Amino acid sequence: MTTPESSRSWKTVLREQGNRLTPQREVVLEAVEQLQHATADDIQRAVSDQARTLNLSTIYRTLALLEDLGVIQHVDLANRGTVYHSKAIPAHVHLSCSRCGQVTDAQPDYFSALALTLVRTYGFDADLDRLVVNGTCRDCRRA
Amino acid sequence: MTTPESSRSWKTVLREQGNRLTPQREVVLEAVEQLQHATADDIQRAVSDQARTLNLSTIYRTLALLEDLGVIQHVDLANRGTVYHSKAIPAHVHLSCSRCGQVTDAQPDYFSALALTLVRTYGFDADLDRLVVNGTCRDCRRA
DNA sequence: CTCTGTGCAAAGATTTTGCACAAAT
DNA sequence: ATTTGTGCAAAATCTTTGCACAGAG
Repeated sequence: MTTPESSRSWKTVLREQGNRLTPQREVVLEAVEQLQHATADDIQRAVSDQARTLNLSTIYRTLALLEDLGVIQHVDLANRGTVYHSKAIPAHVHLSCSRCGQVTDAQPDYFSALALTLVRTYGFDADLDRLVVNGTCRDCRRA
Repeated sequence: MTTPESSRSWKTVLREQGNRLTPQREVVLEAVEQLQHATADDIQRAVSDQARTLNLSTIYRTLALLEDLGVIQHVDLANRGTVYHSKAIPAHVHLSCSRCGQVTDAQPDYFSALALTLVRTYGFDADLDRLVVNGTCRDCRRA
């Protein structure tokens, strides 16, 4: 088969809901998967050569749709606003550097003990997929 | 003395930097301390009786100044935007419910082991004061 | 052919800024 | 009297929405 598994799957899910497969939607998803942690604006800039007139509002609508379908996910960064990443990537916690803006992905395992404590102590069920820890990254701490 | 310690202290710090003490600044700080986790808009609504014409831009400028002085601190909530709280309150981590928007304060102690792990594993120095954990609160989990 | 998706422009929401006047020191 | 702070209006961001046309099924 020429089409990768994950690709067929999202197209199928898309159609099952009565949505149509458009070049814009393909281009946006490709960009999200390639860029990782991209804003709507990042995506527009990234695809400006392939799809010169891809409108920002279309990007916003597409991102919302893809997130509804469970194909991508968004995270809110204090610095850079709302960014999206593919759900094909294993779940991870985001370490966001307040100095340089770099985002490092951390294993969620490190957080599971904490999550348990929060449930027991506060009855709070933490959503680790969406967790952003602000701080200072290794490189910036050296400087 | 009629003026509480903390109150005298911020006024002193304010003046040391060459800033002036205005009724607007007093009113905004009072509101932040009283409301806890308030947006600029929350503050304007809260003070609308005492200071009917207190301008939003003045509130934004005052919040920035007070944060510079170290009197208050802001946190970015995915739901409600940027909220401010007094630094007189002990440092805490914010548990923000994605369903109802309620913010619960959690002891930072629970997070210190994790912070240590992040430094050792990723060289990342986490800023726990500004940490927001999204998830579902006790009440919303019951429903 | 039908109905959903897109582009465009306008509208919202939130925060910032320039400027003249007000007010603190 | 000086210089900073405030109110107002306009601008800058970022995101959403209404509508007519384009295009997928």
